[in-house]
Order: sequence, then C-alpha cells, then structure tokens
Amino acid sequence: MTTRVRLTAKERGDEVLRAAVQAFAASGYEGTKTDEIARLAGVSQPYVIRLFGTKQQLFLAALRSVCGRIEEIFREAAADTPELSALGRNYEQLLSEPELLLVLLHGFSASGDPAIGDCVRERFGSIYTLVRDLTGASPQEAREFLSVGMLITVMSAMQVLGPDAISMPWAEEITSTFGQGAP
Amino acid sequence: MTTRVRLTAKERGDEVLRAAVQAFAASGYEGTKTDEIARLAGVSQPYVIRLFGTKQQLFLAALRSVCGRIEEIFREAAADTPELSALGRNYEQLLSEPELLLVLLHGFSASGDPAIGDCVRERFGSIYTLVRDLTGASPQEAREFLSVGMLITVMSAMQVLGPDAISMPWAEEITSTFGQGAP
DNA sequence: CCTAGTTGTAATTGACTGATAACAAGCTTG
DNA sequence: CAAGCTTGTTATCAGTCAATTACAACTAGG
Repeated sequence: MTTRVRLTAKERGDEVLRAAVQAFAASGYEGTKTDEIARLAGVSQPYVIRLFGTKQQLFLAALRSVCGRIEEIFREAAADTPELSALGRNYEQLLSEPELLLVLLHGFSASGDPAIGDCVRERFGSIYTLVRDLTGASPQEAREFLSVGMLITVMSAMQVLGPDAISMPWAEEITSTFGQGAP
Repeated sequence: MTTRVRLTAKERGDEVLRAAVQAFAASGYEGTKTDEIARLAGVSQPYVIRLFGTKQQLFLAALRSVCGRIEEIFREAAADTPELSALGRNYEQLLSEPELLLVLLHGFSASGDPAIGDCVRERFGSIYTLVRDLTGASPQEAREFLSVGMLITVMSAMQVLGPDAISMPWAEEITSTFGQGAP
C-alpha cells in the first residue's frame, strides 16, 4: 500500500547502521536483537542480516562508525586549539552524542569475542595515538585525558551523566570537578 | 556412582556465586548462560535457577559480591596507609583478581536494565564515598583516582593489561605511565 | 525406623532469535 | 518491452535458553 521508497543498498545500509548504533548503544552486543534494529530502521529483519551478513559484522560496523566519529570530533577540536586542555570541550560534544561512548563501552564488554576484541584494541589504540599526535601530549598526559574519558563513559552508561541523567549527589559532586584538571 | 557431596543450600549457593562471578566476568550479563555457570559450579542448570530465582538476581548477587570485595581491598590498603597516593598498590591487587573489575564493567553495560542500573549506581556511589572517607581526598582527587581505575578496567577488558595481556605497543606505553601521578 | 524437610536431578517446555530460502516487486538497459 | 539485476518481504527453520515440574535421594529428629 504505502508507496515504499526504494533506496540503493548503500543508502539503506547507512540507515540500518545508524539504527544499529542507537540500538547497540542502548542494549549492548548480546542484548540487542537484530529484529529491534530492523524495526528502528523500518525494514525487515532478514534484510538487515542480508545487508551486513551477520549480527557480529553489523556490530563491528557500528563500532568502527562510532570510533571514526570520535576521531572526527577530536580532529575538529584540535583544528581550533591543538592543546589537551582544550579537549574538555570535546567531552561536552561527546556527551551530546551519547551513543558514541556507549557503543564503545559495549565494545569493551564484548572484547571476549575475538573478532570484536581485535577491532576494539585497534580502534582504541588508534584514538590514543591520535590524541597524542594532535596535541603533542606526553603519554602520561594522554593517559590522564583518556582516563577521564573512561570515567565519563561509565557514568554515561550508569545514566548519572548526560541529557537524561538520574540525579545522584555523588555523581553531581564528581561532575562538578570536571572543569578542574592538572595544569 | 560418584559419592556426590551434599552441601547446605548456603554453601552450595556460595559456590554457585563464585562460578557466576567468573562466568559473568568472561561473557557479561546477556552473554553468560546459566548452563555455563552450572557447569562451572558442578551442579545442574535448574538448581542454579532455584537457588537464586532468576538469572538477573544471580547477576545482582555477583555484582554486589565483587563490589563488596573491591571495598574490602580499599579498606585493607587504607589501614596500611590512608592516603590516595598509596592506592596505586590497590590497583595491582585489583588486577590480580581481574573478575572484580570485569563484572563491574559488565554492570555498567547492563545498566539499561532498571534493576541492574539501580544496583550499579548505588554500589559505585558507595565506592566513591568510601574512597573519600578512607583517604580524606577532595572530590577532584577522588575523581582522578576513579578515572584511572576506569581506564584500567577497560584496558583489562580489552585484554591489554593484566595477567593474560595481549601485547600492544600503545597499551604498554600507557601502562608505563601508571607510576606517575598528580602529587 | 519412619516421616518430614532438604538437597539435588532429569525431562521438558515455550518463547525467542539469528539466519536461510523462496519469492515478489521495481528499475534499467538494450 | 523484455530480460536481468537490485531491492525488499514473507515464511520458516534449527538451535538456544531460562524457567517449571515432577521426581529421586539423602538426612535429621522424634
């Protein structure tokens, strides 16, 4: 009935990938059903599988996508001010797209799967290297920077940080310190 | 055949809980099958369910168990030297029981489940408060301490840190900075 | 010793889920 | 316009998994 719009496989694949990022961010690798991704993307479940082969490959594509976007955000920020101290602002940007850090977190959690572990190690290492290259930070400075990023990531997953945060006194106390850092 | 040892429900429950911690650490909440926990504990799958009610309640018990152990480690370290700077040693202790941080990480990932989210928020807040109380650290100092803890947690999950670490140059560069910290 | 409670298992089930196969409809190019 | 390629669906399957039920074996107390 509905004049269903036909897209190219590439375009439809992009839509499915966006849906997958949202779904995986919410429920993780094992917890997300391909059927849910299909519903979000407005296509049938078998088509999702045919576009990406397996659920695992779709998750890997989602992981690569969010890691690419994270690197893009860092690159844009460094174009403004190539100093680590300026990257506090990036975290605001990252929190405005919560699915980025959440999918990455679910990637860490799913590292027990060899294919996912390989991908996660490669991409996280790439992010670390990028941070150092963009800002000239020392290993220790980059480590401190990424440490804070990981705390933000888990607080975001716990829903005590970000747009739809549940109010928790201890979390607000931690959040209030984010402006302050090692000079 | 085998002179099967009968234990009290309490004792058997403890054994199953230990098995659950190991299994959940390896595969996460959704990824771990109750059958696998039963095999590890040497009992039948239905008995695992009867002892804990549901898989979710078993995961919550595992989560509470590891958080209790983490707090215990912090308390012991603070009994020696009640200063944050002495807690670098704790992280070595935590890494020697990798299941602690891994189950906690899987708790973060499964926070989308309301019951698990509530538990995780409560226990993580409790750990933050404990760190402050034990060491007299400021919110910022405690935040920096927990940040490093979260980086160690995800690196442990990625298997680039700890006993069975996969060798990664970037990871070794990060690891080499762990001695250095803000004074 | 016998009965009532406890510890444990085998058998099963019903719901779910990723993946496959077969087919339908639309586009495009000669 | 017909043939062949692309996009997409419906129907279905084979396997998995948490949970229930019914039952068996052991143990303690009277």
